Amino acid sequence: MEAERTKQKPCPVKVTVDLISGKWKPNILYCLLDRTQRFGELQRQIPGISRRILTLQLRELERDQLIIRMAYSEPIKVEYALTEYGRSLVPILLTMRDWGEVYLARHEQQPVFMS
Amino acid sequence: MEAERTKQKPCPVKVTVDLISGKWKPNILYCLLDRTQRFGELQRQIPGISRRILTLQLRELERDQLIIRMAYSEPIKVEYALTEYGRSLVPILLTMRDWGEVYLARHEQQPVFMS
DNA sequence: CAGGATCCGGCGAGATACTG
DNA sequence: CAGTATCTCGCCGGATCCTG
Repeated sequence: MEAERTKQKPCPVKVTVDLISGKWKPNILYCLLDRTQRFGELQRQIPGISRRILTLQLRELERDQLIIRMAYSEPIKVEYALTEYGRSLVPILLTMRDWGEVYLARHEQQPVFMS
Repeated sequence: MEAERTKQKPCPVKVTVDLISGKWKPNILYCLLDRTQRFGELQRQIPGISRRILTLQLRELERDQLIIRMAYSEPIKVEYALTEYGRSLVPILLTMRDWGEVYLARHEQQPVFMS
């Protein structure tokens, strides 16, 4: 271990992108932007995702400290929310959301190219 | 075609993330943030990437209109730069770069968890 | 110098079935 | 309700060699 003294530091943009990429992570983070959500709610709001994959993606986000899992026994349920650390990504997520909406508006009428 | 009237609109965050994710796209965009770069320069600045993969990633970014390819014959060379459209992503990229640098500073000393 | 052509392997994601 | 256990597959990315 500790080899490669010439180890050059990773690209900071890549570091950030890697944490939020993954097939369904953007959707999950988008859903958690404004409120805490239950497992089932997330699954319903993300059409096409299976419980298994949703679980895996949530586990990774949790491992990276971006979200937190809260299990309750009273009414049996599990809730997910952004952590304080995850909240530091909110500005980025909001900007990406806005950018993406412009992108979608631009592409929904024009099938391929823009005017 | 034109099926599914109940087609619900894609997650705008995912749309944006998808355009800039891909194994090496964050690195490429990071390199093109402040200046135009030649193919060889990009390859040298992104250790570990092969010419083939670099080409493929560049082609995708070009197809998505985020970068432009400029080939010259005089001194034979090819330059890549962000398009005007790609420049609209700069604020996001800069914020991600800053966030990533904080992340790296936080993780370089502490192998696993923070204090 | 900046690619294209081929071949190949791994890993993330999906389908399905079972459970505390 | 919110998972876990298997099995499977496609495709993205990598290695290597060739070229205008």
